[in-house]
This record gives sequence, structure tokens and C-alpha cells, in this order.
Amino acid sequence: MSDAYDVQEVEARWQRRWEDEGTYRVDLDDPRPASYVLCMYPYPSGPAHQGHVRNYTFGDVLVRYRTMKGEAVLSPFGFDSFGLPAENAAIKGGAHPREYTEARIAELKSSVQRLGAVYDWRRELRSHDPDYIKWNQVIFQALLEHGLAYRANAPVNWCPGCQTVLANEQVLSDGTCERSGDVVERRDLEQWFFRITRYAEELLDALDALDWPERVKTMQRNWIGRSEGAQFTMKIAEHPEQEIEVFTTRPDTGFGMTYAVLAPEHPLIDEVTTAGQRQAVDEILERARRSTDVERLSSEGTLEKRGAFTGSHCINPFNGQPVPLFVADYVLGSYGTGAIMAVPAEDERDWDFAKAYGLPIVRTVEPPPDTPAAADQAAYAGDGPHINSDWMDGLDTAAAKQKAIEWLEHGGIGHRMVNYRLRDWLISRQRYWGCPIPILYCPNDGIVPVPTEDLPVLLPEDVEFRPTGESPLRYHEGFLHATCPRCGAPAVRETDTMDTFVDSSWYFLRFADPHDEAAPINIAAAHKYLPVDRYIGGITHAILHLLYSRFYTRALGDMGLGPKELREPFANLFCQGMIRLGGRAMSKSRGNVVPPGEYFERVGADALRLFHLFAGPPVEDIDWTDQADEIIEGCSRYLARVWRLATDEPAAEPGAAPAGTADDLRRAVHTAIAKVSADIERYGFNTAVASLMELTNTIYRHIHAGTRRESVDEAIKTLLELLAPMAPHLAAEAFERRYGGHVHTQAWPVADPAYLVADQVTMIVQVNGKVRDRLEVAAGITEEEAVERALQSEKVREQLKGAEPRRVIARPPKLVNVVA
RNA sequence: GCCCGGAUGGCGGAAUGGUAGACGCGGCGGCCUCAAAAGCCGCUGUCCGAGAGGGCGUGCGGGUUCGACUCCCGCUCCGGGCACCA
Repeated sequence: MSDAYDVQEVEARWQRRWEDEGTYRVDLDDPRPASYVLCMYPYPSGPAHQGHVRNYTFGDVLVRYRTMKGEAVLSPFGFDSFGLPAENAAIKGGAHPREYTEARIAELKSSVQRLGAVYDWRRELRSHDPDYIKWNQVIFQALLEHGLAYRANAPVNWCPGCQTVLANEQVLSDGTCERSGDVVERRDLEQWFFRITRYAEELLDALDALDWPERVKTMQRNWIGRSEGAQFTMKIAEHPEQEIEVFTTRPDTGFGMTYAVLAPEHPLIDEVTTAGQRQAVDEILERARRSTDVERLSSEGTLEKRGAFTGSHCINPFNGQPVPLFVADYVLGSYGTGAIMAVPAEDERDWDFAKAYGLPIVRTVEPPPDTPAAADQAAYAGDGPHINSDWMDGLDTAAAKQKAIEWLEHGGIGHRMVNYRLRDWLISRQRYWGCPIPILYCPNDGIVPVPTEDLPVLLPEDVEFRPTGESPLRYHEGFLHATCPRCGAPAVRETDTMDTFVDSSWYFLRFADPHDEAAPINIAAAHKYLPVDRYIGGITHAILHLLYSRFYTRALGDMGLGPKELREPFANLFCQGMIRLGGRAMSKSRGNVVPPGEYFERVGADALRLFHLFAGPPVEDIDWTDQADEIIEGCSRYLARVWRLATDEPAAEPGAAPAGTADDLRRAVHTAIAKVSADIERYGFNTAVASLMELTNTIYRHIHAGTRRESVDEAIKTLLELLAPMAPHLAAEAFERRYGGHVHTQAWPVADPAYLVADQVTMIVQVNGKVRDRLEVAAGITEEEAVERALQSEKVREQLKGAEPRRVIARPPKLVNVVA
């Protein structure tokens, strides 16, 4: 009888041992090849839920696997500890955000450790720590110095629920806040921005080479939204001294411009509006101001109310004709030049608008016959021969574009232009629980950065949270008042804090040397570990965090604060599927979490880990159904089966002859090594676990069949090694008891190709593509032999009924197909 | 509307164009036991058949191929992303 496996005792003991022995600590002078496996650092919302468990299990498998492969794996952990929930708790009368957050961190850290996931805890990092705040602020000032941070007045997204402005990336396409779900309002405010647009082109171009999920790359491409075209100026007929600038992707359709449109935010509106049109224009401006983005972007509603003639005209440079100048809210002030040439024949929106206002439509591209466009029922935006276009007539779209741009350039009217949808990153937040923006406002000197030696600017502790939701910093006299470091005058401190995505945009660089006192990033250390080799997290961060981090990595490198040649922070990205319960993503805010605690107690961390690895392909979402508990039981049963195998089976006789080289068991072992290794590399954890189960079944079958003890012993040893990354505690305990030594410091087994091929194989014999017989043949069977054996088969002869086969396809030794 | 994913037993899911359903869950049967639990062994897509065996079968309709879950064309449904960005 095997000793009972005391899950609680064994798991706690090994966890302590890995920590005490520093098994997973790495240092700069480590001679092993360095690598970096990282799970996205979490917002500490309390004890782990199954989503965390799944994420950290995947990461831990890779850390342990790569360690056994002989790498020095950097595996750090930290907490994205600033953020709104802590402040909301305080507003509701709870504890101070710091106490609240630190209590949640303790809970999460404890459940992560209980899972048996291994980290170099010396490197633990929390974004609300004074040290991290300081370096966050140092970076902010470097960005300011390099013109990458600036303050500007802009129409911004204001979330009434969160009582703060949001970045564009935090507003969903239906115009609601991604966090609170409230409808976002537009406000004109002075805010801090990071100039991410300076990197738009590079951020887009570099995507191609990244080993990331294609859909994440596509989402980023869409978000950056590059479009190529031309920008040119048009004279205003009634105001010859003024001109407007427009951007178009279709300069080839210039002869079809029958009107032009200014965005309601355009600075020239006042000047070009005639007295007679003043009222109509003002109504549009008023409407646009009042509108939320949702309404403004909605394609619903009558177009008649969405635009107005300004009374002025501009001159179409292509044909010299005056065309009416409108103002309409379908043109955005924040994209391109805030003004467009309108070509209704080749643009759907312009078509609708022209129809609504009775404006002329001139085709410049011949629509294909038998289309709504050919019947003058719709715009045609496709390719085709140009018409009504003088010197572009007959050209296709690409050639016409090229010629039009050259024409604009020669005439000094305009030039080639690339525009991006991406806007600068608005980082100000009117909240308390975030990193203070280290800026003073001086009546004499204006915007003055807090001197580096005065950093960090920390949050005052003695604050009062108002039920109005306003930031308490605005009312904290001690925080608010300061002295201008330049002129000594009384100055006022910036009370906005930074978006928490600023914190998460560089933490992975800080992890390389999180206690460096000289700089935010230790460049030598960062150079050694980065880019991250395996970055694992949810798809929810496809745009926000991952785009900002790519920007920050570049900006830091260019400013000399990070490795200059490091452009991409995450060489490989893996987005695990989420866990759903009741049809919705499992999350604390939805209140449908299944805490892992009871599983730790009942079956242990290993069984829960195995469940997450086995339940389905890691990229896919999984439903936490009633079956989950049964499968977890099954995983627990499987581990018990391995335990009995390791503790009941007699070990090999000392000095006995090595296991036979030709036996099936050894072949099964090496097949499993190859399969499990390849599966771990490609995140195929579910099939890796299946192969381990298969190997276990095979070992039992061999024991019952009386296979030599030495072969069985060898197989069990390899099984435990392969299992070690997935069920680290049981594998370690069983291995130590049976073989002595620490399984996690063993070398990862290597498959010997000699054992991957059997000498006898089952050959499939088909007649007309249907399996009719299976024959045992030598692996090296020749084509002629294979065909002969197949034709001799009783089953085949029955099927053929004496007829001669018309054709025989042989793929020895796997298959022969007889075509009758 | 546009762009991606996906659809396989009762369930989760496996399958470089070559035995569909690995592995597991659930179910059924057997062994062990006084009995149960645990464990071990076997069966488990579906229909016909006592059996041997055979028919059908990877969302639907076509096609390519000796051979298609896999490739191509056209749909249906589900999930996700984008959607006045000129």
C-alpha cells in the first residue's frame, strides 16, 4: 500500500522549500541563458478567481518547463495597485484606498502562492509604492522635456460615473465608459496628453513582425488606422485672403467635388458664415456641442438637421468652379484637417448628404454595369475608369490618384499626406488614487515641473472622500499649495493624477532590476531580459495596455531611459480565453466568481491546475459548468493514480541491466516526451496533459502485462519529469521519494528519434476510400509488398468480387487504397 | 454593412489531405468486498443485425481528390472586432 498523499502538507512544504531555497530566483550574473516569462500584472481586487488561476497556471508551466530546459527564467510578480475601485470603496465609507488596496494585495498574493506558482518575490512591485511613483514621475518629466507630454485644451471624454475624463481607448464604440458603462459626455478641458501619435507609423509597421495573435494585431492596426491620400488648400470665394485645408484619400475624384464641409469645431466657421445663414449654422454648432459622441456618431436621424450652408463658397482647384461650403457634424474636428471636399458620386456619406440637400452629383468613376450605382441609385467607391475628369479620364483609380497628387504638388496646391486615426493619449484623471502628475502652476512661470530632487510627489494621507465623487486633492490645502522652484512665488499643484495605464506601460522593464536607485530602468538588466519571451494575459488588453506599452518602450529607449535598440517589449504574446459563468465573463465586478480556496483545500492546487490545463484549448473561452467539479475530481483521481504508480511500484534492482531498447514502453515514453515538449511550446496544454494520461495508462498496461521492472522504472521517472511543470507539488514529492533529488532541477527529458518509429505498424487497407482491413506490417515495407499484401486480403477480395482493381494508391507503411 | 474566429458523440474536447471521436467527464457491465467507498478491468457516435458484419455520420448545399473534419465556392447559425476617420 502506498502512503497516503497528504495534499495540504505536501503542497505547503514544497512551496516553502522553493521559496526558501530560491529555486526560481535569477540574478544578473546567472550563467544560464536568460529568458523572461510574464503574466500581466493584476489589479488587486481580492482573492484570486478562476481567471487568475488559469493565467498564472499557464505562466507557471512555462517558467518551470524552461527552468528544466536550463534557462534562467525571470519570473516576477507585481500589482497594478492604483485605480478606481479602491477610491470608490473609500467614497462609500470604507477604508482609505491604501489600506483597502494593501489588504486586497495580501489576499491575492496569498492565493497566488497557494497555487504553487513560483516567482522571484524579491522583485515584487506595486505601482502605488513611493519608489514606483517617483520613477513614474521622473519618466513623465522626461516625456515633457522631449515634447512627448503636453498640456492642451481639447474636447474630451468625460465619464459622469467615474467623475473623470477618459482616454479614447477607454470609450467603447457605443459611446459608453468601458469601466462604468455610463454614457460618456464631451467636455472642453485642459488636460495632459502623451504624444503617442509621433510613433503611429512605427507602431503600425512593426506589428507585422510580431509573434502575436493575428486578431490582436488586426485590432491595433484598425485602432491606429492609417490612411494615405493628399492634403490641399482651397480658396474661399467670398474671402480671398482665407483658405481651407482638406484631407482626402481620393484626390483622383477631385473633379467630382460638388461641395465642401467644415467640422463644427473648425476655426473658420465664424468668419465664413454669412448673416443670412448665421442662425442655421448656429443651430448645428449648438446641436454638435450638446450631442454626446453616441448621438454624433449615430447614423440614425435625419441628415437635414445635421448640416447647414455657411453662405460661402470655396473654389474647387481641379476645375476652378465655386462649390458651396457647408458645416456638418459628420465631419470630425479631430481628424485630418477638420474639413473635407465632398464627392457624393464616390462617397456614401457625401451621397446621402447631397441627396438630402439637393446638391449636384458628378460621376468621376464609371460604375460597373448592373449595379445600383450604375442606375444612379448609390455612390460608387470602387475602382474603374475615370470620366468627367479632364486629364485623368480613362485612368484607373490607382493611376489617377498618383497623377492627381503630382498635379497638386506641381501646382503648389497640396501634397501627399498620410493620416492616422490614432489620437494622442489623454492621461489626466480627476481622481485621488493614482500617481500624481508632478507639475506646479506658477503665476509667473506658468507650467513648472517639480524638480527631480523633490520627487516623488506623494498623495496626502489625511484626505476626505466626498460623496460628490470629487478628487479630495482639490481640497487638500497642504497638497495644493507649493512654492515655485524658479521664482519663489506661491504656486498651485496639479491635482490630476495619471491614468493607471501609465503605470502598466513600463513595469515589465522595471522588473529587470526593480530596486535600482539610480534610474527607473536598469538598462543593462533590461537588455539582458527583454523583450519578454512569453507574455500571457487576457484579450481585453489588446489595444489599451499593449499599445501604450509599445509606445512607452520606444519613447523610453529614445529618451535614453531604456535600452535604445529595444523597440518591442513583448516578443511573443498569448491571450488566454476567459472563464465564463452563466454566459458572462467571470469577474468580481459581475459578482460571479468561483474562488479557488475550497479547491485548494479539497483536492489541492495541483488538481486545480491540471483542470485549467486540461479543460480545453488555452486560447478558447471555457464555461464553468456543473461538469467543472467532476472534471476537477477526475484530475485529482489521475494524480492519485500517478502517486500510486510512483510509490507502489518497486524501483529497479540496483545494478540491474538497463531497460531493453526495443520495447514498446520505451517507445511510448519517447513519444510522450516529444508530444509534451512540442505542446508546451505551442500552448497546447490540454493535449500535453492528455499525452501524460495516455502514458500513464500505457505504463499500467505494461505492469499488468509483466514488462521488466527496469523499463517501468525508467518510464515512471520520465512521467514525473514531464508532469513536473503541470502538477509541481505531487511530481516533486513522488520524485524525491522514489529517486531522491529535486525533480524541478532535473534536465527536461529529450526524445530520442530512434524510439519515435515503431518497427511494426498497422497498415490501413481501403477499397474506394473506405477502410476494409488493417494489416500488421514492417515499418520499412516497400510499395510493391504493401500492394501485394493489400490485394491478398480476404476483405479486399470480397469487396472486389474478382474484378481487377482499376488503380491502387500506396502510401507505405500507413495505407493502401484500392480503387475498384 | 465590413473584417476575423468558430460549429465534431450525452458533455469538455482530439485528429501534418490518409483508421473520425485521442484524453477526460458522464453512463453501463464485471472483479475485489459481508457490504459500501476507493481501486482495477472492459464497453460506450448512430442505425440495422443474435452474431459475423454492414449502412450512415464532423452545421447546410456544391466542388477538387484515389481519399476531405481538414482544401475551394456558396449559405445558415454562434462569438468577437471595426463601423460616419474623408
